Amino acid sequence: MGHTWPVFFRLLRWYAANSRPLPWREPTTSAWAVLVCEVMSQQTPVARVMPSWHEWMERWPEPADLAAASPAEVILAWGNLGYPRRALRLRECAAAVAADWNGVLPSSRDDLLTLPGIGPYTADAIIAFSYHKRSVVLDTNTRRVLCRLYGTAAPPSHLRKDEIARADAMVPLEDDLAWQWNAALMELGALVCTAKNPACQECPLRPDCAWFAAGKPESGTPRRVQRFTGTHREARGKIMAVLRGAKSPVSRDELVAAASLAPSRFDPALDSLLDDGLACLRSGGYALPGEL
DNA sequence: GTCCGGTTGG
DNA sequence: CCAACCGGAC
Ligand code: SF4
Repeated sequence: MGHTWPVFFRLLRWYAANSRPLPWREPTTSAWAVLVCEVMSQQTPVARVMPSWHEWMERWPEPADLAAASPAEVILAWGNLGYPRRALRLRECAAAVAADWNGVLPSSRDDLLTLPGIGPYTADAIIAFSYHKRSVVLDTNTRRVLCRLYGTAAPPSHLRKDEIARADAMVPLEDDLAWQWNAALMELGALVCTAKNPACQECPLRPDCAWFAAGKPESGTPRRVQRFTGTHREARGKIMAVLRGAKSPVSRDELVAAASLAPSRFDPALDSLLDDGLACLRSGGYALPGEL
């Protein structure tokens, strides 16, 4: 297909009329605030991110503010967003931006990719939504919509070069149109072209959609699902939940009991948390690293 | 119990 | 390349 004006205008007209007022898409929101929101949203639904994001930006508005915070403060403020290593990476990212970029988030893709916690999606999202430059934003929503336009129900688990090239060809060349295309595609995936029960009757791209035209055939390969119960990951999460709730260091015995884990699961989980810098041993027991 | 996701490190 | 990383909604 590639970029065509009819498709572009159908999508952008829909976006103008139907997009939600999203604070992290407002031009007045700082580039750093957009990054914090994108990182928090990487594996956590935005509805659950919003309260933490507002609190976080009020407390640490600039990269230097976050860089000066202790790991313990950052882990606590991250709360139950999940994957707490992301919180430490965001702090490392803030330190790098403060030290190497004069506190200003860089705007080139290669520079963004050098920062901890920023991968292809986040770099392209920053370019589009913080700097309003052309990029190819590929996340679960845009990938799903584009795959359907090209005739398949769901994207493959791993991004390939041909999928990137196909997505790139759809993005207008002009910066100001490109970022809006990306924003609109994401919003369409979130509101209309959803994973389950897409609302094709309301979709502005229905005339352009090969999957719809083919009668919406099911995809052949079901998504692989990541098990959680009984895993190392679950054990880490339980220990971190106890440490987040503790007012003072927790002895090993208390920690085992409070996390309700068998020693065979507790020991490796605690070791990995110590390795990751998410917990530390001090006099009196285990705690989050750093002062509050 | 099932489902969801971007980055990293092995 | 691919498994590991978390928590809550359902
Ligand atoms: S017609 Fe349906 S499947 Fe195709 S893009 Fe629109 S919502 Fe998605």
